[in-house]
Amino acid sequence: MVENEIFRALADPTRRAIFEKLATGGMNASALRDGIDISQPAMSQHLAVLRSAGLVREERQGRFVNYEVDPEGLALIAQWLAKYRAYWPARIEALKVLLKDMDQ
Amino acid sequence: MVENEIFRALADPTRRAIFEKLATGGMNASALRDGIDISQPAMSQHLAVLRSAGLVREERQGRFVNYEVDPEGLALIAQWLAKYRAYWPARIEALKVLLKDMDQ
DNA sequence: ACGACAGATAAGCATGTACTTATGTGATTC
DNA sequence: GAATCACATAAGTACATGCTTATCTGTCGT
Repeated sequence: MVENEIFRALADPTRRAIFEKLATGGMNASALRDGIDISQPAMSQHLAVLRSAGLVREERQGRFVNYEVDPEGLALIAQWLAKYRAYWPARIEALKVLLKDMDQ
Repeated sequence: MVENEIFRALADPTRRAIFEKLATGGMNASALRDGIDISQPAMSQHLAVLRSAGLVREERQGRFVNYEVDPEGLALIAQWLAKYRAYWPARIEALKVLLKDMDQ
C-alpha cells in the first residue's frame, strides 16, 4: 500500500524537515545536510525512505546525487485527502483561493 | 508540533482503517470494532491517538462514546499540503474537478 | 593509477510502538 | 445495590525504527 509508505515517511520530523528543505529547491545530499544536524548515513537512509515513498526523486550527476521533490507523492496525499472532502467546513473557501493561485 | 501527531497517527494502517470507517458516519467504539479484527483495548488506544492528533473527536452518550471525524485534523493536513503547491503539475485539473464537486 | 570525495549499505543497538492480558471506572438494568 | 456493559488504563512483550560506526561503491582530479 502506497499510502502507508507515504504517511510513515512523513511521520518522522527529521524526514519532514528534509522534505521541506528540498521543497525550496533541488540539491544534493551533502547540501541537504548543512543546517540539519544529521550524519551522512542517517541522511542517506532518510532519503531512501522518502524516495521509496514517492515523495522525492533522485538524479545522478557525476559523483553527486541531486534530489528533488517528487509531485507524485504529494498528489497521492491530495487524493487521500479528497476522500474526506465531505468533512471540510468553511475552509473550502481558502482552498478555492489556493486553486485560483495554481491556475494562473 | 501538531503535524507530527497527525502524520504519526496516520502512519498506522489499522488507524487509517478506523478513520476511514469513521468517515462513513459517526459511531461508538464497539460498532467501530466489527469488521476490523482488533481487541477492545487496542481500539481504545488507537482512538486515543487519533483523538490527540485532532483527527477524531468524541462525545459521551451515556455509557457509550460516540466518535466522529474531526475536520480540524484534515484541515491541518490540507494546510501542510498547500505549502507545496508549487510542485503540482497537470493534476491541478483533477483537483479543480474535485473542487467543483465540493462547491455544489 | 591513486587518493580524495559523494554517497550507499551493513550490522549493531537503544528507543518507540502496537499489541496482549488484567484490571479499573462509570453508566445502565434488573 | 449488584451484576453487566462500554470503555479506559496499566503493565508487559515482541517487533519496528532511527541512530551509530565501519565499510563498500563509484566518480573525479592529478
